[in-house]
Amino acid sequence: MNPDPFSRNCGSRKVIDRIGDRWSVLVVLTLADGEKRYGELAERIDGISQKMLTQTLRGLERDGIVTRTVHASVPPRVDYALTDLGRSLLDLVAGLEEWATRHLAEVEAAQARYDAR
Amino acid sequence: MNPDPFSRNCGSRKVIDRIGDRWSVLVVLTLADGEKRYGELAERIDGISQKMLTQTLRGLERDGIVTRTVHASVPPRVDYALTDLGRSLLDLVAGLEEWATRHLAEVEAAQARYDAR
DNA sequence: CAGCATCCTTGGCGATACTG
DNA sequence: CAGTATCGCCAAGGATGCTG
Repeated sequence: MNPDPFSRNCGSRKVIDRIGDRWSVLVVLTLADGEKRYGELAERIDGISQKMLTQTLRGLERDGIVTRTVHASVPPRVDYALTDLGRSLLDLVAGLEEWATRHLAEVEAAQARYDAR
Repeated sequence: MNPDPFSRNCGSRKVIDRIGDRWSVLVVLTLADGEKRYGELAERIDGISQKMLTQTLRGLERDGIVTRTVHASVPPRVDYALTDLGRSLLDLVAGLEEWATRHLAEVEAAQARYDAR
């Protein structure tokens, strides 16, 4: 059990932090069906600010999860896509999404029960 | 419309937010091998503050992911354990942990490459 | 032991304006 | 179009002290 996410300064906790980032999860999910332009991502991910989208994409790129491809055209065009590593992560993240939708009603029922007392 | 995490006010995004919470993930992982006392959780999860531990546990309890059992003893004893719902979530979260440890080196290599540019 | 209440800081994030 | 740069807020979260 060497890389231990329970240890404060372990790298694997940083990885978990990135996985756990709400915007990262949504970006990876959005890239599930192939590469997307910056604007497409901004459009599909409701409520994300320009700043957070850029910041999230930079982080994912840095971690080797997405690629950033700049096309030298006018107007400029930048495509983002999942790497192999990113696709391996997508499997898990898609599982989270499925869990969330599948158990949404159950969670909301539990919340109602909790709030009622 | 189907539960769509990309929509700003969809409940499933709230579920994803909870899943994505770093402390929630670590608490669920810590409860993987059976119930734990409050103090045990505080001890095993390095760096968590009392406030955040309590807050996280309340959230997870409210969502029906953990149970909270108060034993009427002196000194008081409170046990936390995963519900069935929590265990179904554990499967996914454990997958995240495994992914994180398995690909940690790869991620760090990507970061080094990125930073060296 | 297992918490709740308070204060206080910091940095995350949105909003806005500007550029190649 | 796809960003960078800057400002400002406020709420997340740490530290501390108190209680059943």
